[in-house]
Amino acid sequence: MARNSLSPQISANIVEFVKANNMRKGQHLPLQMLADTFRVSRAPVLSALQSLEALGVVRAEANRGYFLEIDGDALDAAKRGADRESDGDEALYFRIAEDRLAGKLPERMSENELMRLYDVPRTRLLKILHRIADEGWIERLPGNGWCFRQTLTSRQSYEDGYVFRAVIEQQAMLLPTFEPDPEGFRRAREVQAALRDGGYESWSRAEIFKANNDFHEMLVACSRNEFFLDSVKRINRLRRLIEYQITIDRSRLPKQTAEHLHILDLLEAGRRTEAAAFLYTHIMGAGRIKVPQI
Amino acid sequence: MARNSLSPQISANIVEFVKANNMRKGQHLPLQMLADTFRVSRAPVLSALQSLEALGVVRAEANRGYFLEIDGDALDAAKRGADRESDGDEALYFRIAEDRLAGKLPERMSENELMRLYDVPRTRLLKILHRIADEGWIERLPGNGWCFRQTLTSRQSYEDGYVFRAVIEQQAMLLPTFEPDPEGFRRAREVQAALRDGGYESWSRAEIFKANNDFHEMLVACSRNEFFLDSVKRINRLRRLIEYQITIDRSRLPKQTAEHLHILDLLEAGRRTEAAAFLYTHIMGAGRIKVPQI
DNA sequence: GAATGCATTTTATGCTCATAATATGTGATC
DNA sequence: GATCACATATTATGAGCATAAAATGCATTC
Repeated sequence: MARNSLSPQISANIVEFVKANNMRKGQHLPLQMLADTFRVSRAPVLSALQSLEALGVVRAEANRGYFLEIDGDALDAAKRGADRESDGDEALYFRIAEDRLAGKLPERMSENELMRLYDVPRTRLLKILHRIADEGWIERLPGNGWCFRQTLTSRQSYEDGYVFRAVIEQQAMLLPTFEPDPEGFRRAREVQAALRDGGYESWSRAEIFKANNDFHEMLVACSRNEFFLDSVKRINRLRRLIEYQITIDRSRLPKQTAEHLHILDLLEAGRRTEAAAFLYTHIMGAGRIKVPQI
Repeated sequence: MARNSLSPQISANIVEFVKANNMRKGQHLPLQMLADTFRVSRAPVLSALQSLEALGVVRAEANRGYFLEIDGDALDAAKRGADRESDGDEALYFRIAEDRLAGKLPERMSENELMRLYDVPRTRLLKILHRIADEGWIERLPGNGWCFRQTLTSRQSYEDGYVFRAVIEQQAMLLPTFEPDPEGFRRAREVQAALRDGGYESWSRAEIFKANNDFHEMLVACSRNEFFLDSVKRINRLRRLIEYQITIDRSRLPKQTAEHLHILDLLEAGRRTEAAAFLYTHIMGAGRIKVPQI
C-alpha cells in the first residue's frame, strides 16, 4: 500500500558508520549529521535510531538525543540483524538474477508477465528493471516488453569482462592524474592483512567479495578520473552476480591478498609502472585469461 | 491518455533502412522482415507504412503489400519530415539537458517538482530520468527526489572524458581479439570521404557529429569486446549533449577526416600499433588535452 | 507458400484517489 | 547556539479503471 521504509537501510548505515569511525560507548549521534551523511532528511534517521534503541544499540535521552550504548567494534551482532531485514528490492533483484542465470526465464518478457511471475506492483518492478538495464543485462524493446542480453550467461562475456578490468585498472594507474591516497592505502592494508591472517577462512563469501572490490575501486579512485572509476564500479556490480553463483576457491585467497599488498608496496616505493604491469597480470590471472605475447 | 505511438519512429527507421540498403523504386517492403529488423510486431510497421504512403514514399497494392515509390537516395526530404515528428520523449530529454546546462535547474529536485515544471505524467518523466541516470548525470536520492551530478557541467569532467576515450579506444585496438571489419571500413571510408569532399560545409551539426561517432564506434566494435564498445557508446551519448551547446569549428573537420582515413590506411596495412598510437593523439588533440611526456 | 488483411488478445500508459513515508519549519530544551 | 521534539507540508507508491497501441492468430489472396 505504501512504499517500504528507508529506516532498515538507514539502521544498517548507522551501524556501519559507527564501526568505520571507531566510535565508543557514550558518544552522541546527532540527527542532522547522520541525515546529511546519508543524504536523507531527519525523519528516517529518527525512526532508524528508534529501532536501534529497541535493539539496545543506542540509548535515548529526553531533549538531548541518542547516544551509543555499545562500542563500535562490538556491533557485529547488531550489524547482521540490520543487514538481514534491509531492502526488499534487493531481494527481488537477486531472484531475477538467479532465475536468469538458471535459465528459467525466456529471453523476451512483457512487464505484465514479470509482474505476475514475481507478484510485485509495476512501479517496484520497473525500478529494478531499470537498474538491471543500467547494469547492461536487460534492455527495453521499442514496443512492448524487455529482452535479456547474453552478458550474464556467456563465457565470452565473462572473459571479456576480465580483459576490460585489467586494461582499465592498469591504464588508470598510469594516468598523469594518478596519486596514491594515503588514508585509502592505510585502510586497504588493514583489510587485506586481516583477510590474510585468518579472514580468508572465516569471512563470508559476500564479505570477501566486498573486500576485494573495495581494494580495486580504491586504486582506481586514485586516478581522479570519474569515468575510469564508474566503469570499474559498473562492471563490478555485474561480477558480483556471476561470482555469487560460483563457490569461492579460498585456497587462492592468500596469494591474492599477498599480491594486493605487493601492489601497495610498489606504489609507495614510487614504482608505478611496475605496479600497473603487476596489477594487469594479477587481474588476468584471477580470470584465468592467458596473456598473449606480442 | 495513451502512450505515444512508435510509428513515427518506425517511419524514420524505414527510410534510413531503405537508404542504407540502396533500395530502388518498385522494390517490395515485406511487413514481417521490417518488423524483425526493428524488433517490433507488424502492427506499428503497418501504420508507419500507411503514413509513408500518405507522403508518397511508398505505394500500397491490395493484398500484395507496400512497394517503394522513390529511389532510396532521393529520400532526404522524407527523412527530414520523419525525423521532425519523431519521439516526444527525446524532446523532453533535450529540454532537461538544456536547462541543466544553462544552470536553470537546482541541484536537487523532487519528481513532483519536475512533473509540474515540464507538465508531463510521472511515467514518462521517470523513463527519461532513468535514462539520464544511466548516462550518469543524475541520480536517485535514497529518500525523495533526484540530484544532478557535476558530470555535464564541469570542465574537469569534460577533459576526463577525452582522456577516457583516448585510452579505451587505443587499448581496444591493441587487444588480441581486434580484427578489422572490411564492410565497416568500406562504409566508413565512404562517409569520411563525403565529409571531406564538401560535407563539412553543408552537413548539419547533428549529421557531422553522428558521422564522427559512428567512425569511432565502428573501430571499437572491431575489438569484439562488448565492454569496450559499451563504454564508448555510453560516453558518446554524454558528449552529444555537451558538444551540441558548442558551435562546431568546421575548419578543423578536414584535418579530422584526413586523420580518420589515415587510421584506416594504417590498419589495412597491418600497422596496428602505429594506428593505435595515432588514434590516441587524435582524440587527445580533439579534446585539446596536453599529452604528458613520461 | 509466403505475405497480407482483419479480428482478437494482450500490453502499457495515464488518470484519480488513498495513504504511509519523507521532508521541513518552529518553538522548546539543554 | 546547537540539537531536539513536535506539528505540518510534501512526496512517492499502490490500486483500480479506461483506453490506445502493440502483439498475435488465422483466413484470404496472390
